[in-house]
Amino acid sequence: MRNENLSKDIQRIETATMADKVELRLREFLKKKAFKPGDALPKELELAEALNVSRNVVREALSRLRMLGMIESKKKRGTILAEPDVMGGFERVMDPLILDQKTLQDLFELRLVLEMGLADILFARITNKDIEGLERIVDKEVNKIQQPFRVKFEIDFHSKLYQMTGNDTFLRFQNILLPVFEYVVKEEQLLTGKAKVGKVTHRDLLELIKKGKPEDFRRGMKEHLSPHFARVNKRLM
Amino acid sequence: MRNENLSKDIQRIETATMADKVELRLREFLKKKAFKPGDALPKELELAEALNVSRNVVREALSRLRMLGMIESKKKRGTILAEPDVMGGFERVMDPLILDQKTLQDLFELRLVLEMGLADILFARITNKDIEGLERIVDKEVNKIQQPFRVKFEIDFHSKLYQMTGNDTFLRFQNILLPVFEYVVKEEQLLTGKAKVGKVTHRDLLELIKKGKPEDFRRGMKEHLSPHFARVNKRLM
DNA sequence: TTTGATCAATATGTAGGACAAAAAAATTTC
DNA sequence: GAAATTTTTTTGTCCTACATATTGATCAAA
Repeated sequence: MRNENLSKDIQRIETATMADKVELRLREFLKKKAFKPGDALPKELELAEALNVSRNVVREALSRLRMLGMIESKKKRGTILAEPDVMGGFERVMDPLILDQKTLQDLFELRLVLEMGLADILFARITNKDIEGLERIVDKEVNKIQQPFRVKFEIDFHSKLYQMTGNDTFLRFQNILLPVFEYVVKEEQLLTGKAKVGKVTHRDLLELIKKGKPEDFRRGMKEHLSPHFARVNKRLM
Repeated sequence: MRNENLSKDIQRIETATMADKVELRLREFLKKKAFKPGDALPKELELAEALNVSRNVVREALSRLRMLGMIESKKKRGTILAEPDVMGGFERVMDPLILDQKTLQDLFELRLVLEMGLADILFARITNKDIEGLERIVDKEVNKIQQPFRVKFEIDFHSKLYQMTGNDTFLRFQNILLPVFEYVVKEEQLLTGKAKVGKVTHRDLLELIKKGKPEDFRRGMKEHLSPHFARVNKRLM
């Protein structure tokens, strides 16, 4: 593992294009100079001159940072450091990737871990308004149990849980993972013929939130997700 | 929130540069055509012609995808679709970002959630060899309790836990989060004068892994992390 | 003096041409 | 037939030119 990483690094340095190097330099530059959001970067031509590369190369590097939301450019004003937004970058990385089976599985598990781990923060932050919100979702759910709706309610309920942690990054992260979850579950359905659901329903979970402790909720969630956990254990073989 | 997003989107479409559009097109193209890793993309000039833009613009877009590790280019061979590697992309996004305080806090919490949630997968996959590995780490730890070593062992122990899940993506994800954790803990130390540690030690956790159940381990972990959870609750105010 | 319009300056965005460099493919040479 | 050489191809880099939007200044009018 270590060796593999090393060789990758060496290769990277060897084959690094000017744009790669400039990108690195710019990142260092931004860190070093302790730029604040809104601060203006040097102009492209200045950078090109200072780095001794063509403006073209500088633009490629800037284009990358711009895509990640690290900087913003305007016609005359120049280029400025943007508000940092990790998840914005992550969304862009994740979205269209044709993920391989292994990674899909890994991400699926990651989401299971999140669901199991969120209990403590959830209970620390929960408000009455949140509970009302959950009530509404669960109420709607009992009326429509047809397949196309089921998935929607599933998402609504669990998304609400993340939202209730009051942690935006967390919420956005789960939103990114959502497609993965949907895909794997859909695939699971195709394989086994039917959607598997644990014995503990969303309503049960809600009751646990209202009356129980984090540990109880977690136990419920584990049962709720048990079909998926079964899948996890299977992979052991 | 919704309105803010909307206005952001509208603005984005309006101000979208050619490179932005081409990037999008390429991503769609890669998805649509169901390219497999190793498949060759059209040449830059062909793309430029097909998209009716200059080669410059195409290169900016390709440069972005290349940075994320979605594609690889070689001198004569052309450009090929790379093995997808989400975390590789994420690392690049995350690494040098000057994160704001709020995001740091959010990510810190995300890691707490992971630690609390990993018990089930951990117990499902654990091997005797893993336990031996943990033993070694804990043994070394008891001898050297000086400050500079403490952090190292802290990292070693917890990293080992992630590694034991057998989920590479998970492990790499925690590695990315590591700097955040270190930073926040260090800051915490400066503030309170001394590193706070929960009553449950790494050795205790190891015993729980050997003899206990996931629930017990989780309870232990919560106690082990209790100083950090205290911080989480504080933020409620 | 204030307001509004016009114009010049400027930095990014886009286009297109040229050549270097590497690597594969084709050709020649022994 | 194998080795050495040349050709071809595609990305990487540089350069110049111009479009475009925006800022700031200048000027005109009320």
